[in-house]
Amino acid sequence: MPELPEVETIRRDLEKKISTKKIKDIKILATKSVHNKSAEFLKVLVGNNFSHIERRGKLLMFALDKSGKYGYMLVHLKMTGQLIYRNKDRVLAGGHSQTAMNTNVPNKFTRVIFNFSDGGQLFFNDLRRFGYIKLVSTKEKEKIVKNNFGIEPLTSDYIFEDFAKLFQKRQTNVKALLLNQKLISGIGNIYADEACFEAKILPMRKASDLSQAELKKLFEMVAQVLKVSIENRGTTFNNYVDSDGRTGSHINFLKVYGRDGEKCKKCKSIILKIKHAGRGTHYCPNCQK
DNA sequence: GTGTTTGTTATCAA
DNA sequence: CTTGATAACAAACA
Repeated sequence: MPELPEVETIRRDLEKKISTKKIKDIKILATKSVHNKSAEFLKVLVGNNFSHIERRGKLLMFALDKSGKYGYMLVHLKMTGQLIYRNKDRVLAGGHSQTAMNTNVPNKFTRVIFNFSDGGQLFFNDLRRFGYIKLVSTKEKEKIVKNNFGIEPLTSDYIFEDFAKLFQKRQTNVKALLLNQKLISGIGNIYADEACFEAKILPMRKASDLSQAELKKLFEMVAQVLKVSIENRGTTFNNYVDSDGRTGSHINFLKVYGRDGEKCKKCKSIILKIKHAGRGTHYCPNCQK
């Protein structure tokens, strides 16, 4: 499940690998994964290149070097999307020390292949076909960002007063609020649970019931949890791999997510898991109030 | 066959 | 109009 740290890891690595590389050819293996007409998609991108890659929440936005009708290619990985790059020699370029998952590409879940003129290839894999790739104009991209994404953690726009305001009048619970991309962007099921644990707050608490001190703690822990996960190159629970096809190591540092039945790392209580807000929700019944 | 996994949107109710 | 809760979707696996 790629959330902010996983998507950001991909963005940083991929930008170094593909910016300025000319797109020679594209193979669309699943038309459903591309939300433009195939002919149009190819016409715009072949001969073009991505100048840089932006990110908002969990959405990647590839800026097109030659921008006419379309200025950006948006990529959303949803639950099982992967973007894997292989250079001409198919040698892993990364200098980091993560164990390789050795993802073979292309495979049966490869939906789109970008062939660059230097022989490099970018594979968009998506087991469950929830993700998408879409060309949009710069205007549309700005509209999408404005209408669908709330405050962005790890930026200068992440301000406590704005964060606190989100909670003050809301009748919903803390977890649902954290998962709502229109309010705060980038948090998914893993980091919502982790941030609540670090802030010592039960995810099912009513948002407006949190004290100022609790809000402050949660505000800080959301940022910290995301930041540390980026340092660990994200969490590989099921499907996530970086652009080299390697796993992230943050799973080793999770305190509650996926640890139900195990002992809390702080107090040795048994971590519980319930279904809440339609999602698996993990917490320590002793540490979190 | 059943339950489970989750990011996002659709739908309905208030 | 907003807010909130829930279902639905997709595909594979235990």
